[in-house]
Amino acid sequence: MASEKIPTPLGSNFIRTIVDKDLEQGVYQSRKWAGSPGDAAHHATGQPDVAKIRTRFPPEPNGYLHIGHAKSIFLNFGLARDYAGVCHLRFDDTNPEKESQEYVDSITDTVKWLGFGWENKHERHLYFASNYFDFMYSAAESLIEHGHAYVDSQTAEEMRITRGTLTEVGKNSPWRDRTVAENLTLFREMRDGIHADGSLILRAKIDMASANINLRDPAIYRVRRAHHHNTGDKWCIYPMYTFAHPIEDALEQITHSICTLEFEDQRPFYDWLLARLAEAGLLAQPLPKQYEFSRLNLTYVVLSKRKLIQLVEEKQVSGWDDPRLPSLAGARRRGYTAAGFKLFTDRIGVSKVDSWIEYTILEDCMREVLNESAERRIAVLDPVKLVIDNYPADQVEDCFAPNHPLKPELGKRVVPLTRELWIEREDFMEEPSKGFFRLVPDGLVRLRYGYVVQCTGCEKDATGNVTVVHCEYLPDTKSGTPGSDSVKVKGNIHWVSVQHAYECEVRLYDRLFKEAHPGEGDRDFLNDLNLNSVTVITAQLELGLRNAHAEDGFQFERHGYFVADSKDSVAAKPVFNRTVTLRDAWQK
RNA sequence: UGGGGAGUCGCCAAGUUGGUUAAGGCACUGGGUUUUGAUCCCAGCAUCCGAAGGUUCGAGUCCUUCCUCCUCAGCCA
Repeated sequence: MASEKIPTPLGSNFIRTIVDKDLEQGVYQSRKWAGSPGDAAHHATGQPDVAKIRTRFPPEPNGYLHIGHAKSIFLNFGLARDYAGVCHLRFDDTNPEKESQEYVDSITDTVKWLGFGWENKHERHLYFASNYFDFMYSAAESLIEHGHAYVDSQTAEEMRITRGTLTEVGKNSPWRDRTVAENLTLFREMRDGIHADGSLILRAKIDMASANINLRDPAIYRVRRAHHHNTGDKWCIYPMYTFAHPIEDALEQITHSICTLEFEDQRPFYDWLLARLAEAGLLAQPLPKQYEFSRLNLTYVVLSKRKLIQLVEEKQVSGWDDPRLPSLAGARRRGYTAAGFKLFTDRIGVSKVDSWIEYTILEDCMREVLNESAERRIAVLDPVKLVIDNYPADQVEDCFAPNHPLKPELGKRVVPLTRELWIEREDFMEEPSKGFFRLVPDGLVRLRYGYVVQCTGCEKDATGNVTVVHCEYLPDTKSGTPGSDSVKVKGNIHWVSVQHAYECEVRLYDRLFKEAHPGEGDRDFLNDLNLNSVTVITAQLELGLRNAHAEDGFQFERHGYFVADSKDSVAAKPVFNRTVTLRDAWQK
């Protein structure tokens, strides 16, 4: 009997495969959880962990979250959700000079917006690395006591030189063999503020000849007099990421510590450190394991924190929430949705391959989600007047437009038809190009939800610009009335009554960079900025749009998706941002 | 030139211990529906898995050699 191949579950990736195997083998069955993070003794008092796995999303609060973080958030929180686990939101705040409360707030806000939480009625899994400073300090002393760390008096420059290179081994520091007692005294003096910033440093004692540079006695604790957003002035020494991160994971009983590829060669130190601390009895077993996946690269976008900070600080954009920025705050203001990001992260998958995702994939995801959710409205973005010459000047007639063609239950709304209308300038061509089937002299076209009209001509100004288009309507062709289909037309254009229009500011956004790979080679990425990434226009919208609230999203028919801006809208006078255009086979 | 990774259709990406026709999505190309040139529907789309050898009845999956790309020398994370 041939064994049948089991189809791969959707969303399968190498991390899920690892989790599946770990769960199957009961690797984490013996884990205990004492209700809060802590050392071995603390968790020994706890119960078997009800969370099957624990993951964490560990941002440093030194900037706003961007689209790349969304991938990590959906991965970590998604894994926890799918495997009956828990995901901790943990701020990795070990460098006081770059971190601040503003960033903490924006990050929690964004994670919530994406649909994730970290608390239930019993526990709140919101943590700060800085709350573990006491433990980290004692872990460092433990390392010293066991001969696994020493205080170095070399300068940063000397350390750089003695570290060796990629192909040459390093040299031992002359201070490498200080006694335990001396190291302990010095380290305590570092803590007590006896020594100047940068004068002494605590290093792990591993192997200066290691082929892995990260194992050549890495720095783990530095002296730095800086005010910390959480611990204030309590400390003048701060742990390095390399030292702090594994400990944070272990204290929180993280099972799968997922990070990006550039931390791959840090893993041996991660394992080394935790093993030393566990053998000293400080950390509970089993220890967390680190896994790496490839970070997101998106074409036409920069996703490095450094570059994003630069764009904001140099005022190339209006702020962290500029709708053109790939920050999640900016994307949100642009009208991108959490559901769209979910679709996107599902679609791109998780692997270890260095890849560049085409930006259009993200846009398509937003279109797909918005097509389903957004109500339809009418907007004339580049207005030109259309006069129906055989229509009474004082007449106002109700036309009915469905709010959502896929959801009749959402009903219809009234749009008033009058003699003078605004139509899209590009919907009329005096001399049509091949394949154009909208308004042309003598041609027939349907006014969407209204009548079929026949174009009778146009007026132009001295420079040849069309100022008014004229037409006559065919009385028996009104949409929704019997026999309205008797006249078949291919073209179908939208319109807004001049008397009933809401004149409104609309921002049309385009990509921020004109190159697929900004800053590729030795180009400065700023040279690749698209100088026309935003166009502000005055549009004529259907009147009801005046009542839109901040963050309300709509499809402006035949144009795209738009959202009422959350910052610049005022009551009864919203302004709109274009989220993304509709696909347009004609333009191609 | 040292260490650590990665190479499956234009872009992503499945492919558990080798098993017989290489998932799926996006894009693309045809065709259909449509009062959004949108949506939707249907069909097509890798004799081939970076390259070359080898083992085997059988290889994307094992072995050998080679090639390309990413990454590491902060008291950043």
